Amino acid sequence: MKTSESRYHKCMYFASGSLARKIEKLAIDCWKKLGLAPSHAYLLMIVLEEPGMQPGVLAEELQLSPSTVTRLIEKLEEKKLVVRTSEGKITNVYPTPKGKELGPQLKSCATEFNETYSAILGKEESARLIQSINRITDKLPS
Amino acid sequence: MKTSESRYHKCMYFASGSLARKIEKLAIDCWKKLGLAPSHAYLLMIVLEEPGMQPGVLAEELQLSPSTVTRLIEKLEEKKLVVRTSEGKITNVYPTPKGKELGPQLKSCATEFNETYSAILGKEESARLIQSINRITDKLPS
DNA sequence: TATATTTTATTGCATGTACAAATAAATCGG
DNA sequence: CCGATTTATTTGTACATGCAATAAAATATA
Repeated sequence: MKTSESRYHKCMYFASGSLARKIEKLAIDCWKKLGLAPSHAYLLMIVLEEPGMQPGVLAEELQLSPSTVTRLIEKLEEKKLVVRTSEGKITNVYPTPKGKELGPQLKSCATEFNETYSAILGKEESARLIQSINRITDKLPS
Repeated sequence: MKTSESRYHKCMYFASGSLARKIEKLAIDCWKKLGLAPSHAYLLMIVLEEPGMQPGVLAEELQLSPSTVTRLIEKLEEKKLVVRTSEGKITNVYPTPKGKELGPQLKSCATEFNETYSAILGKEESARLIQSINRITDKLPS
């Protein structure tokens, strides 16, 4: 059923939820070959770009709660892709050599993902929608 | 951090995910007073409008997987808001009297929710965004 | 009619996410 | 310098969701 045929097609709850679920599925497919969920992959990419970033900053970047980020880091630590070091109350997250090796493949998955939805939706139209969504999201309370 | 400042502000994965999470939070607040999660509330509203609707159809309307709908129905059954009857392979979901009583309050929560985000985002702008999102969502594979 | 296929729904399992509470460290006010 | 507050992170718990497998009924096909 198309969302325009659903009885709640005018509701933001359904619109945002079903878009997010479909996009999540596309993303999962793209990163499956690396055995990573999209959120894990993006976290790792950020840590590769800025080694030592703190969980709280990662939470802001990823727009997830700090507790969720802790859980993501735990998973990546189990896979030996990142390590945490603590000094005082500050924690720093660093990529391991194994994590660093994944860098190029992560980037290529990200590119593949962007191209996948751009191909389906049109490059301009998806860029426009992303902008609109972000503008709206920024207005909503955190 | 605004999503426009995040390093993945141009990525559909982050855009759709963070919008959906924020909207979900708004919705949760609106339905909390009834002790229902938004998805449960919407399912119940549909069943009130069309008593006897089958889980599969509900899944299409809600744009959720059939298994998720089964779980939602189970929860609503525990709360004595709906009942299931089975004939053959077909299951029908009906509201209980207690479920029917909730009707008006459900509608008012839904109205409150729509007005909440409309007030923040602007009536026209949110309507436009919902339309854009739905158009895009319909293009994506199910 | 008997068997194969399709349809409908459910169940087992895994995962991602968040809230609230707990912990631990840093900072501030007196 | 000490107690109170704030900050950074983690933990316990709960929940929504989906996939893959299963079950059971209906339908098609030979």
